[in-house]
Amino acid sequence: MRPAQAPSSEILDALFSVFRDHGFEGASLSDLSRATGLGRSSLYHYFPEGKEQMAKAVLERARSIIDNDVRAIATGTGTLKTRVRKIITTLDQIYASGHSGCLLGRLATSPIGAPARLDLQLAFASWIEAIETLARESGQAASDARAFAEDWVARLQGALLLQAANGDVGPYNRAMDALQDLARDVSSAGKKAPSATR
Amino acid sequence: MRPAQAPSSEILDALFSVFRDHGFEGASLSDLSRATGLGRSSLYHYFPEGKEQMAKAVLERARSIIDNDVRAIATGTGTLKTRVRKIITTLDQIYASGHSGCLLGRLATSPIGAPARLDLQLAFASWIEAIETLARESGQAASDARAFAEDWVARLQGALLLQAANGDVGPYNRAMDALQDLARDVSSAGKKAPSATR
DNA sequence: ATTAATGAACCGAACGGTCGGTACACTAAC
DNA sequence: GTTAGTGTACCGACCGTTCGGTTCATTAAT
Repeated sequence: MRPAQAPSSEILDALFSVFRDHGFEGASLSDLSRATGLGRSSLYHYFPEGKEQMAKAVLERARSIIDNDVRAIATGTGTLKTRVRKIITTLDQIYASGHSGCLLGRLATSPIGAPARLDLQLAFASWIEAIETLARESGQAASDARAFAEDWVARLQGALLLQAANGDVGPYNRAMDALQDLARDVSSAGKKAPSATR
Repeated sequence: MRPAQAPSSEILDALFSVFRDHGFEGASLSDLSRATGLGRSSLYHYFPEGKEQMAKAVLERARSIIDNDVRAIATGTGTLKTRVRKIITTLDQIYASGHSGCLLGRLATSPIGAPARLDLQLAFASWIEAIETLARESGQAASDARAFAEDWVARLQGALLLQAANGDVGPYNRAMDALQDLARDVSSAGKKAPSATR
C-alpha cells in the first residue's frame, strides 16, 4: 500500500464537508463519491486504506488550518488585539458565524482508527496552545492561561453542539466575545460592560 | 400500531447506553438487540416505528432524569450550596466523573427524526433553566443568569467532548468547580482563589 | 519519427456482508 | 381464547471494498 499520489485540494475540501456535516459513520462512500465527483474506486486510488484514511487526510487538513490560520497568527506579529480579531474572523468564516459544525467535534467520538485519532488530538493540542499563547500575553499566569485555553476550546465546541441542537448562536457569540476580551487591556479585566462591539 | 406495553426500565437503560456510546448511526439493531437481550422482533414489539422511536424513548428518559434529578433539585428546598452540591454529585454519577459521554451531545447532530429532536431540545431547555435558576439565586441579573446557564451547559458538553478526544478531565472538573462557585457567597465573587475543595 | 511500455487517473459492476425492517408461527399467561 | 411477547427466517437496500478494465500523457527504445 504505497502512498499513492496526493489528492487535490478540491477533493479534500469535499471530503471535509461531508465528514463535518454527516460524521464518520454517517458519511457513506456514496456520499463521499458524489461530493468529490469521483467514482468509488477512484477514491480508493487516492486512499487505498479506505474511509479511515480519508478521515485521517481530512483531519490532517484541519490540523494544518489550525496551525497556519490560528496558531501561527497567535504567535505572530502585531498587537494582541489585532491578532485576536484576526483569529475571530477566521473562526467566524470556518464556522459560518456559528451556524456550521466543527469537524473535530464531530469526529471526536467516532471510530476513526488510531492514526486519524492522533491527528485529531494534535489538532486540538495546537488549537489549545494557540489560545494559551493569547491568554499568556493578556497577563494570565502560566497555569491559568493553560486552563483558560482548554476551557475556551471546550466552550466553543459545546457552543457549536448546542447550536446544532436548537439553532441558538448565543453561546457561540459569547464565546467569541470572551476571546475578544483577552485583548481588552492587559492588567485589569473590565467588570461588567456587556459586549458592545462585534 | 397500538401503544403496546411500555418497555421496562432495564430495556431503556440498555438502549440508553448503546446510543450514548455509539451514537445514532453507530448503534445497529444488532447492538441494541444484544444489549437489551431482546430479539429484533421483540424490539419492534416495543418500538413499532423502529430505531428513531428507540432514540426518542431514550431521550424522553434523559429529559425526565434532567427534570427530576437536576431541575427539581435546583428549584427545590435547601440552601443554594446544598442543592448545587447535590446536582454536581448527580452529574458526576451520570458522567462517571467526566469519563463517560453525554447522550444529548452525542445525538445532537444525528438524523434522529423530528419527534426525537423535540425531546432533545426540551431536555437541553430544562437543563439550562435549572442552571439559570441557580445563577439567579446566586445574585446574577436575569439576562446574565440565562447567558451563564447556556454557556455553562455548552462548556460541559465541550468538556465531555474534549475528554472523549484526548482523555483529559481537566475541563470537566473545572466546569464543575465553576458551578460550585455559584454558591460561594451571594454578593461578591472571589477574585482568584483556585478551587481547593472538590 | 514511430512505436512500445509504463503508470497515474478514473470508472462501472459486482463482491460478501450487514443494515433496518418485516412476516409469521409459536408460547405462555390471563 | 385473546393477547403480550418471542424466535426464526427472511426481505431488499445499502454498506465498505475490490475487481477488471479503459483512457491518456509521459517515457524509452527503435
